Amino acid sequence: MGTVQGAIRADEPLVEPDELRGSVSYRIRLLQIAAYKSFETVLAGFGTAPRYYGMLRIIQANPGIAQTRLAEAIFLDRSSLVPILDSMTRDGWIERRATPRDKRVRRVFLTPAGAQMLDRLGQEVDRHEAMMTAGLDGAEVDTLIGLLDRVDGNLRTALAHAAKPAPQNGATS
Amino acid sequence: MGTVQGAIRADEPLVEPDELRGSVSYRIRLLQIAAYKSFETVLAGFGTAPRYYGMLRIIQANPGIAQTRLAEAIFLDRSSLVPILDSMTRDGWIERRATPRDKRVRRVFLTPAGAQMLDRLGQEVDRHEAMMTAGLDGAEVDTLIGLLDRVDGNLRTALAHAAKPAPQNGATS
DNA sequence: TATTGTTATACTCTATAACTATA
DNA sequence: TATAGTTATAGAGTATAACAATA
Repeated sequence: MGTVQGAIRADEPLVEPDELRGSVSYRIRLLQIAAYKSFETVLAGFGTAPRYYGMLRIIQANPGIAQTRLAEAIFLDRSSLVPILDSMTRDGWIERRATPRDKRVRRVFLTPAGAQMLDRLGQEVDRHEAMMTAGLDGAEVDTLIGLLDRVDGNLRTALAHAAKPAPQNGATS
Repeated sequence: MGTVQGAIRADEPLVEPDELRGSVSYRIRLLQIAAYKSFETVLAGFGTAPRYYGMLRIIQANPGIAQTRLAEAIFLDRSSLVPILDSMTRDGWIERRATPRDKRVRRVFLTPAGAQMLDRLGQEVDRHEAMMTAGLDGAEVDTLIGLLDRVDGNLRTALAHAAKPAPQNGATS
């Protein structure tokens, strides 16, 4: 905490590069890292569910969604979704049911227990969201979301028109 | 493309859950995923440098920064930074120099080649940034960054006050 | 032939713990 | 004792390719 002997910290202040200060993409990335860390911290106790909160809400809003369709919705490969669904099934939050019309398809549903858990989780998520937007009035939040939407639209257009992306993984820093 | 026989796609439209539509954190996450994918797609050809663009700018703005300090700046563990610096050293973009005053410390510098590469890369990054914010005027970009800043401030405050987070990794969906 | 879900596999990124050399 | 950098290691999380069942 105080001035520790031998520590590098106290003397040299970190200079924020101008190139990053005005960059929307860089700020989005840092914000996402912070939001995710905070999210997981606050929502510990819900196991791995918080990490898939978005997916669970999508399942809830689209009961019986096919796996491939769900994978696309969260920008994941079909095969990557399988172990996630396995885990949520073991936890009892979701279930997969066969489809009579097309026996290849398995449809995903929230279980009653999963829906209950999601309600409780949702309350915590709302609290977290309120903390994030503390000090912003409703109009400002709307403005923020509107601007994010327009940036997102630009990106989706660009990605749709772009050639197949290089086969790589995501990174943080 | 068209209506493929047997495909699930065409019939069932995906319902966006209300709980996600108004959520800043969810939108930030999706936006970050899209921005990162687009970033890597556009900047393929620069190898792994784009992924560490932020870090390189920080090194540039803080020549001779100590490794531990750099790791903190990008929210990474000291040990995780080592192989990254090894790789950038092999690429010839950075170098580590011993510190006479404190022989434990190695200070990180951009090489001339690294600075040149970063200039070229920066031009592409600027183009990408311009694409993302296309349709937004200067005032709107400022508003966006200002609002993101305030949300970020809330998160940093919360994280500083929070207990030690659970030991887990980041996720995307 | 094409699609769905699955498996096997490998790769990337990250943290933890233990080590060394310095302080 | 504490700190800076490193190493060894393990764990998430992801994609690719190949497979069986079905369309």
